[in-house]
Amino acid sequence: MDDNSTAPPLRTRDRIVEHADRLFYEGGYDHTSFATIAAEVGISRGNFHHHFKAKDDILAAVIERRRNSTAAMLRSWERVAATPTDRLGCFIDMVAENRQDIMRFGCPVGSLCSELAKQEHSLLGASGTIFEQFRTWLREQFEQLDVAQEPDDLAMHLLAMSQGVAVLANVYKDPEFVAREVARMHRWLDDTVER
Amino acid sequence: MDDNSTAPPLRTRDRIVEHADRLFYEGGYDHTSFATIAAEVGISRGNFHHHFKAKDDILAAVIERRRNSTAAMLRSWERVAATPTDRLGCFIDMVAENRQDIMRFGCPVGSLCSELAKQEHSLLGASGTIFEQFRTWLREQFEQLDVAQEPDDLAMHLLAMSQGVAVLANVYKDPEFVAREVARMHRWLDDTVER
DNA sequence: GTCTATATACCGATAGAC
DNA sequence: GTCTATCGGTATATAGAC
Repeated sequence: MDDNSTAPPLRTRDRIVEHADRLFYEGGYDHTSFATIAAEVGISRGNFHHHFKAKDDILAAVIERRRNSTAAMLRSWERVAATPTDRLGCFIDMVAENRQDIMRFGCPVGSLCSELAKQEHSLLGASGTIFEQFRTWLREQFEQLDVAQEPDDLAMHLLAMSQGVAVLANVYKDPEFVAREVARMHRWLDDTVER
Repeated sequence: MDDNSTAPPLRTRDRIVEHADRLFYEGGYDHTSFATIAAEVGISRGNFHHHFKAKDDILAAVIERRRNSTAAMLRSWERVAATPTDRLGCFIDMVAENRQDIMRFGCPVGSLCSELAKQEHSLLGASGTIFEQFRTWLREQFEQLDVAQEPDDLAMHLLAMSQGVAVLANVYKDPEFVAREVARMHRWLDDTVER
């Protein structure tokens, strides 16, 4: 199954989504035009509408792609980290590992949701499900730790801290600030799970 | 001084800035057009360029206006709160008081900076000075408290927490989440300043 | 200072040849 | 599936009458 390595060049539709994902992150959804995406992919603007009827359809595909990559990342953390505490640490370390992109473009999830919220975009709810993936996964880790506070509150708080760091990192572009806040989140986690 | 109450109708330029301030907050800078602002103010698009040469000039004026209102707010906190701890509490309470707007449009400062950062806008630095106003003021309060940690780190952390709450409040639109995080920030402040 | 009219450019989206 | 050509709409910005 799926062993036909003769499907190599990656279908045009997938290449569009791949490039749109990056361009939406780097420049924002509204600010990224068909012309920009088409130029990056190397196709004409006209060919575009053969794969996607409207721009919103591309955004929906990008969100779906990000949901898949998020799910894969969460699964990888479950593989490399044995305990729930270590898995929560993986989430915190993600901020440190992606600090270069975060300082340049912010958080991919948070910045997209913020833009869609301002424009009252119909896909705000869909983009919010990516936050929901993290929230649910974080809550599950806290639930396994039998902590004193509500697991969902702790999940939301950890999510909020990561978003706050992302916004200020994007503004100040200070890697030392990110390092300090990441260390602070690790200390918070230790204080929260120890009992 | 300044007793000439004969300058009542507020000059057109000021009315433009006033409406642009609100519209940029509610809908974002790039997404807000001249036509929208002109309609709100009640003038024609043509009249617009008599007061502002380019759109960036309006943004610069809006940022200046927000800097003034921020400075006024910080001064008011210094009046109503006697101790540095109470003043820091005023900052935290601001999140609770503005929760309705925050849930609808996010943080005025954070959301503007995030948008400008994505577009590599030349006025990102100018908008960042509003964050700097809060940062400096918060740091000064912590300095007066002789806390164990670096006052600037504490200022940035408090700023980051408020931004994180704003982003998630904007996505989930959950007033109870805001209330919980505000209470959590107050507890954090108490734990940080007590010694 | 305010208006109408318009220039110029880009946007998303469509039509149709190949 | 990919292309060229183009439509209709809107954006910022300008010119000039009043």
